[in-house]
Amino acid sequence: MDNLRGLFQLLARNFGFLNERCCESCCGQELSLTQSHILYEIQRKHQPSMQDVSGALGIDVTTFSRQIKTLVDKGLVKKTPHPDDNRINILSLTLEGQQLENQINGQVNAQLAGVMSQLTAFERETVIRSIELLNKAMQNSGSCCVPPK
Amino acid sequence: MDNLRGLFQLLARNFGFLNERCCESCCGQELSLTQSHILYEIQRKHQPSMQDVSGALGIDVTTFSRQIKTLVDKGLVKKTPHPDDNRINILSLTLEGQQLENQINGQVNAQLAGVMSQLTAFERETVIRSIELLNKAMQNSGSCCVPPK
DNA sequence: ATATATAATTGCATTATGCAAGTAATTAAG
DNA sequence: CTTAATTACTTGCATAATGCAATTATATAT
Repeated sequence: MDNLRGLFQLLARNFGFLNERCCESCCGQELSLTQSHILYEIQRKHQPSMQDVSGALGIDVTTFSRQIKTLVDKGLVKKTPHPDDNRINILSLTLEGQQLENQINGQVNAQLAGVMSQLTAFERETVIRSIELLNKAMQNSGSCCVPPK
Repeated sequence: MDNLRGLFQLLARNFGFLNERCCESCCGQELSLTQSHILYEIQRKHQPSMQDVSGALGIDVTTFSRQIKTLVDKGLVKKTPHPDDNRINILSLTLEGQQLENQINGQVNAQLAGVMSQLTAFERETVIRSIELLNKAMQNSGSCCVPPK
């Protein structure tokens, strides 16, 4: 296939819209798309530092620092100084943050399940395995697919 | 699979990074990621109007209008009034715009080909078919996967 | 003609972005 | 032990992006 870009672009865009839509319907004014990604990433990482999360998302640390400040102000995220190194802040979700994140997560998964329900069971299996393969291959490609800088 | 979101998120993020990286190495200061998507979309559509492109990308028309202005100033895009309706502006790429777009397109496709080269021929086939299936299913899901508003 | 609708642009206020410089804490060197 | 070098994070500042409301210009309907 010589139009790989088109395929991926369309997929990424459609998923982006799904994502925005879910975030909108869940959180409305409460949360931006980027912020929902931050919650997601804090949730799934083990006691991450600022750099851990900003790095994973490819967001500049300075922008990230400000985003975290607003999330803390909203009462969704907590910063705890690392016991062995006071420079480091461990990020975690507050109870409210977890609830919101679960809600978004549920919505996104439900929408995706809806999309997948159009496929046969066999196709679903294949599609999922394919994405897993792709993800592995991308993680393996040192040069590309990696956060900037 | 109950973690569809995780799979898609990772894929979209990795492709996003690949995309940024390519745009950076091709155009450097010259072009933002959004702008590269605008070029792409103008290229592949047939004589699109402003709304056609901004709608496809899910960008607010007013923001889009300003982006187009800067692209016109850079000499990459041309606006032509529609012969039958002077309210409409047809967008097209200048020669320079086409060259730049081709360059980006080449890079992205090359990087993706690199990723795919890690898979067996059979896996590649399967992966491509899977994405096509997904894209179709997403386009079909009226509610989600659609630009906001 | 006058009213309505549509395509696009501009005003304006808000938010996001990222570099450079700053603060604070930790580690390394002399 | 004290000074220098590193590391984690935060702020200043200037620029770019965003989106709603209002405006302009053209086209369609009554």
